[in-house]
Amino acid sequence: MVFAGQGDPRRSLSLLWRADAPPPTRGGPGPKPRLSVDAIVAAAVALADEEGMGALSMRAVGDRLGRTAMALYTYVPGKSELLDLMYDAVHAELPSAQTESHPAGWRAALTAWAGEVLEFYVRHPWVLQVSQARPVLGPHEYAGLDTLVTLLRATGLEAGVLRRLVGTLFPFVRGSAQAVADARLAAAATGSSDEEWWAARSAALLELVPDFAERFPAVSGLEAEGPAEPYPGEGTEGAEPVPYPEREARETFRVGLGVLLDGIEAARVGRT
Amino acid sequence: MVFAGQGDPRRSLSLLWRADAPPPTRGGPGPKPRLSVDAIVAAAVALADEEGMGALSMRAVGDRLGRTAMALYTYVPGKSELLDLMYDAVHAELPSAQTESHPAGWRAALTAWAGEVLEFYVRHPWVLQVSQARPVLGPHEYAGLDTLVTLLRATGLEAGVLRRLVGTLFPFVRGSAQAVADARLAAAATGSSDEEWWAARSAALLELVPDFAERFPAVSGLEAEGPAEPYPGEGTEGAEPVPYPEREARETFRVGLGVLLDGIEAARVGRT
DNA sequence: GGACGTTACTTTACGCCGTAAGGAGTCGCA
DNA sequence: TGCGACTCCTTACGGCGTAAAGTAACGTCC
Repeated sequence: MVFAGQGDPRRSLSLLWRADAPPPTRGGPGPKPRLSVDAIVAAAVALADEEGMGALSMRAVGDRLGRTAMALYTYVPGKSELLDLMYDAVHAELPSAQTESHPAGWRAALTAWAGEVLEFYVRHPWVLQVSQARPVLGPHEYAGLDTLVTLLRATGLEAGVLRRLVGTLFPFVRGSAQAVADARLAAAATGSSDEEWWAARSAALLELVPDFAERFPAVSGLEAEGPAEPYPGEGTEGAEPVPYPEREARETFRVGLGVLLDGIEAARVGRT
Repeated sequence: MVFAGQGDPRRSLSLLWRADAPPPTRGGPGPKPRLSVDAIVAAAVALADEEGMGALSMRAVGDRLGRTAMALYTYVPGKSELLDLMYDAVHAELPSAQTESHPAGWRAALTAWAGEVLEFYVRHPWVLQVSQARPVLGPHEYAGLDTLVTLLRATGLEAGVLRRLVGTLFPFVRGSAQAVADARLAAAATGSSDEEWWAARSAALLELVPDFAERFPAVSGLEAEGPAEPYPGEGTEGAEPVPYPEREARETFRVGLGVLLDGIEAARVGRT
């Protein structure tokens, strides 16, 4: 896991909120900057999107901009702060309260929100690897939070419960996205089919642990009861077929969200 | 975030399930091994517990055993596999189906389970930093899974839904534990009070972003409505006072779990 | 009992990483 | 014209994971 939010809080925050660069039109002394914080962040995000968090190094980001690693340090205090900036920058893609319309009540609105956030994480899986150890406190992260709170307001629940729900829903979507991203990673790992990956694993497991079924009766029983009913194929016509593990992860997300929303429903009728 | 599950699956699995070391009494040629896989894993876990994942290096683990980094490679193929072994080893602390008694029905049992798992993660916060990208498939992780499935069986729900619930409950507890661990980390960061950390942050924020309240009305409104009612202090008498952010995180866990269980309840009455 | 092959462990080294320090070149302004 | 500020580069240091090769302890067989 990669850390963020380590540097000097003042410096980090003023970078995040773009409170630097006092007059943008002032042509001070020295050569014109041929880079910018935004360009660096964009390059770093592109790199992480394409090659994963493991490939993110100051040298690699510098290369991508035709510059050395040390050139970045003119704009950014260090890798940790760069990570903060990347994290907040991509969060601009989160659904926003303005664009979001909630026609069919809070439940439909939350379902749509969760789906969009899931897709966001799947688009930028490296975000899931940024340690959540303390918040980054950037503008776009706050905007995303604001959207969720706005949607939750429509449930009519009191502020205390609302705060807890925020802390429940975000991690839930994160966890689901992690599962989907993992499924994709596994599919890409062997280069070929996703079943191959599992086949190699489970064959080895069965050979090494012949008494698996007796040692873990509950898990074995669950698996023996067969996979879920074949996907009804709602809305996925035409698109390329989604491989099985990812379909499973997405179904888990759907059901889990339903359970959560049922729970919110229960809290509503219970407390009003 | 740190990766695991990268190496050769065969080798990883046979290490995890201890299917190596054919005759333990055979005195082959060469000097006696003065180390063992278990000793290395124990040292590595102790190191991670005490100094965090960032301090975990092959050299550091070697030092702790009075040996060089390279000595470990006789027992373990690489750092990635060592991480797998550490991960599974600590999972032995998860509540087990045998020891677990569920006297008061599935709801109480699941509540107790979740609480124990939360404490487990808080005890070993580095586990939360081990990337979930594909499962480690170790015996203790499977045992923990088996326990949860056993408890869930008592709900009487069908296997399909059960599988989804497993995928919902574990990430939920993980996310909650992350929040608690973060709160502790923040408290330890400034060395002094946890309010200090927040004070420095929010003062800087307010100064840099004077129009915060207008830009994020929903979040501001939520915070303005004051913190949750003072903790009723149930069962915490005598113990040292839990700092505010951690109390918040634990309360979020409690409420979120309640919502989830309400949702399960709804599924039960809906489908039976 | 001495040579031999196996094994545990060490030393050295390579190519990565983040980044500190200092130098080179470019520009606005006095 | 020169000074000072500024961007960007080169070099270097100490860390990392681990490959390669060397050293020493041990069981076995002649």
